[in-house]
Amino acid sequence: MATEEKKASSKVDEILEVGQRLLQTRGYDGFSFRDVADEVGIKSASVHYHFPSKADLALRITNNYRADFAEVINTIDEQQLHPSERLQRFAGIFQDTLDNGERMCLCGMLASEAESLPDPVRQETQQFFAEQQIWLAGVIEQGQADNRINETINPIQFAKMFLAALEGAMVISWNVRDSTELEAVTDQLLQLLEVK
Amino acid sequence: MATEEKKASSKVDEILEVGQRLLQTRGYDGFSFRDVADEVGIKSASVHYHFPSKADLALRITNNYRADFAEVINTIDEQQLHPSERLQRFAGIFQDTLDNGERMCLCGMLASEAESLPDPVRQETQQFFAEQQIWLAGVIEQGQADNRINETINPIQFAKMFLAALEGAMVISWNVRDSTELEAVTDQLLQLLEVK
DNA sequence: GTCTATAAGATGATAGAC
DNA sequence: GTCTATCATCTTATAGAC
Repeated sequence: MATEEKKASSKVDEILEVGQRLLQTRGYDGFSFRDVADEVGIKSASVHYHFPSKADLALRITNNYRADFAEVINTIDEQQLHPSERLQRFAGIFQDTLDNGERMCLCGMLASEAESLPDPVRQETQQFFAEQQIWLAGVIEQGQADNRINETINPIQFAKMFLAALEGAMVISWNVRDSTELEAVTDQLLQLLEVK
Repeated sequence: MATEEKKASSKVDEILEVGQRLLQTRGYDGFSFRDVADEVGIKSASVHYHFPSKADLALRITNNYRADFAEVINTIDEQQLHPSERLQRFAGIFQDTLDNGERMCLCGMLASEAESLPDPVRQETQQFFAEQQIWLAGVIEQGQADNRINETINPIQFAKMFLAALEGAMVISWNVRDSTELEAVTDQLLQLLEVK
């Protein structure tokens, strides 16, 4: 009802959005405050007003990303799908990021730059991987209880491989700007979980 | 027998060695000619004498890397090991790169920076992944013929997942500077290939 | 081959006006 | 909040002396 409430995202939101896309496409070392400012239509000094340092901006974006991801995961959980369908949805997030977002997984991108990252950002990235592994292991475990997932599998070990394979396939796909590699790997992963 | 033949590597070799390490730890966007020059003990202008542009240096390094990797693969092939043992050796290269080299897989690192890479470098990276997938698929196929690898597996599909999982696990491990993640993923991968 | 010097531009960040 | 102006530094790269 207020006059400027609907579509008007604040400058901060615009900065976060552009910053996130640049982080996911060019990486931490690959973008500058000027790049962000140019796209938002302001000056780099104004970006510094909202985020004093590059580390501040990257930390906020990475923290948001982790929260957004957790929300998507929650939505998947609420739908009470078959475990394998849930895992497919999870892989679908990565697929969609490449196909429609034309970008990398933020944390997959940042992890490779670990040496250049401000420590708090590196820790957020670390936590992201840990969280996803825990969720994946839980889904696998539950699937085994329902006899819908191969019971010879070790949930935690497979979860680690599942996440690693998605991140790796994403990077390989990213390099050729073609997501078929990721698709093939996803298919393989899901197939291995089937009850024989 | 010559006076300065033994340990004396040429400046070019030193540049290539330092450049490679920097590429594998900081990435293409994360190092400069000055970084290389400082470590070699010369000036950046001298690096430009040997490699006119950054793209030239990166291309030479990436091409060498691909060749070196092919040589290691050849050595593995010549030893006539069990297929699963060969795959373990392959994974061991990645493990060793992290543990003893304290660096990422060069191509895993570069692939994430695809958007910033000179095109010839991006193509070398692409070819690296293609070559490894072909070799892995071949080993799996041969293992199936010998009845030493689970015959229900699709060699190419599993090879893609195998490589992706190693690259992804490496990046996740790299971010925490602890290779146990990569170890766990390697164990899982090899376990899945066992004849049941 | 290596150096000094330098260009021409980018970068992260700050001071101070509006 | 956003701007101009500016800083100190870094970056890729070249010209020309030694």
